[in-house]
Amino acid sequence: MTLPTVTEGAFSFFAGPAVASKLEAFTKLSPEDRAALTEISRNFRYVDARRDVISEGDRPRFVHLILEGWACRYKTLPDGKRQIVSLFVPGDFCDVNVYILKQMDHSIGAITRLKVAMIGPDEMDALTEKRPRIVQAMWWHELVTAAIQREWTLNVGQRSAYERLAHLLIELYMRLKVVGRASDGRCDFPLTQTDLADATGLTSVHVNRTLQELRRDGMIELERKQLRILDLERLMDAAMFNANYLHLDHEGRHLDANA
Amino acid sequence: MTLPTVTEGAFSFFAGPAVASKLEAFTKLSPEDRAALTEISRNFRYVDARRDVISEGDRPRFVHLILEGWACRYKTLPDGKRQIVSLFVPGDFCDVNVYILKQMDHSIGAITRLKVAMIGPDEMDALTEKRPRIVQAMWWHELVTAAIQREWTLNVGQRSAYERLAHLLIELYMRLKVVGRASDGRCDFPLTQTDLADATGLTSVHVNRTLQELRRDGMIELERKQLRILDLERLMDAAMFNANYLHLDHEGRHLDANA
DNA sequence: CGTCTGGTTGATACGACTCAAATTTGGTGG
DNA sequence: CCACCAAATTTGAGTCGTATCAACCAGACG
Repeated sequence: MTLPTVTEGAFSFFAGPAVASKLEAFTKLSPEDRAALTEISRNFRYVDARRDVISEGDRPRFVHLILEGWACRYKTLPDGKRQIVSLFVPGDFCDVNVYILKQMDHSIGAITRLKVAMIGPDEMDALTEKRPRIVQAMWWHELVTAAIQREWTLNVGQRSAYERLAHLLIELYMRLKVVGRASDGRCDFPLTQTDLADATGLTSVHVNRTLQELRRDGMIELERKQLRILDLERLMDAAMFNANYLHLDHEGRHLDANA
Repeated sequence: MTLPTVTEGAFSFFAGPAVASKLEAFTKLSPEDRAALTEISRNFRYVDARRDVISEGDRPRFVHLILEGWACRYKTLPDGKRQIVSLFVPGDFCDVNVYILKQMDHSIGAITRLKVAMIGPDEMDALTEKRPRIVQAMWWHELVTAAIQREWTLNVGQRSAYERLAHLLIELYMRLKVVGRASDGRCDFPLTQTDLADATGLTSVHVNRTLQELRRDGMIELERKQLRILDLERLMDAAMFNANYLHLDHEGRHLDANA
């Protein structure tokens, strides 16, 4: 498995910016807030691609924060079927507050090699006390995460294969844009077709054929882990994409939504 | 549309118990905590069946708490397709913290006539200050809600029609059991087959045929808005149901999981 | 080189959808 | 209490989207 090309293009290649820009999509942060985020990112570890960050059944001890790379939440059925229920890109938190729970009901796996910060209960408490702005932004993040999860339920429940894939590509492109990892319709896209299949509830064979259709229609280019959206407008139409669930309409919003 | 028969069987018929028993699945509450819940339930309203509690695009002003009846979250696509992304039964909160967001990305609709408490920001702040137990229990509730949403994504993404319906029936039965609205395999079940279709991503025709299969296999009885699960063990097997995502394994847990 | 992972293609099967109509149920008003 | 109406359920016939199974190919890697 290759490393994700984190230094690709003009994208930032260290931790701070992604987190900060993600949270600043919600609200402006003070220099002290940023310092706190940097401080929090001090305690990190690397996880190899295709390894679990944490597995179903484990006791959760940390809030994880993705500093670099892509990860996914997934659940496995006794018959071997697997569903990726969500994806994480740099700047995403996994489960604020999880350590309230006794055990994980799903696993978090690394799509690429990962750099993840681990935030313990004590650090969270400290934040709560001293950096209410960050905490509020983290709640916003949680609400958006929940909204994304609902949109995914809608996606697999009601959209056709073509719409479903289109929708997923757009969502990821937009989320990457917020954290400065996408522009001009382009972004890194490390998912395999099998990953896409697991995320959309399709088979990899059908994903393959449907991607070909999207290419044939001049909607996208996708090769070597690089995605290019050729006509965002048209793709959004085809996917019935409504960005409202990403809740990017907040005070701190400093990036606009054009391609 | 008929009123849900809230006085059915030996079930409780006022607000307090459902909420309390839901939260007490997580942790024991003090008399003061319970008093606070009763207090909070003071400000309620009724919503007729098939009306929206709040609609997509609205600005959220309250956390809603279902005191009586069933509700659902749903999203609608431009082509008219509709997905019920979650269901609420008595004792459920809708979106702790929502008023952080500018507008709803989905609607909440009443399945039956509904009695809902409305909790404003001030009351939430007061709780945060004075009743940390409740607040923590509400976070637990939020985490469980998120877990349920993930399970639904898995459900529509990977399970067959038969498994999907079986899974949904079991989940609802178990959730009702926690709040004292189900026992001996029986519970109220006000969803129409069209509702079930929207919740599972199937058509109502296929739901109809699949329910017949479940009946033919001696798994369930379902008529006149009453569900009876005849063999929970076997049904759980068929649905590949793993209750871990409901996170009922906590200190306050005072009801056991047998049928 | 040989192996492995990821992508591609072809042929065939089936689960779920569509459309259309009939039937039952439950609520409403005379 | 019955007649009526709308909503919900049920049935049938035919179709289609996606799955399945089975190869094959290309590039990366050791």
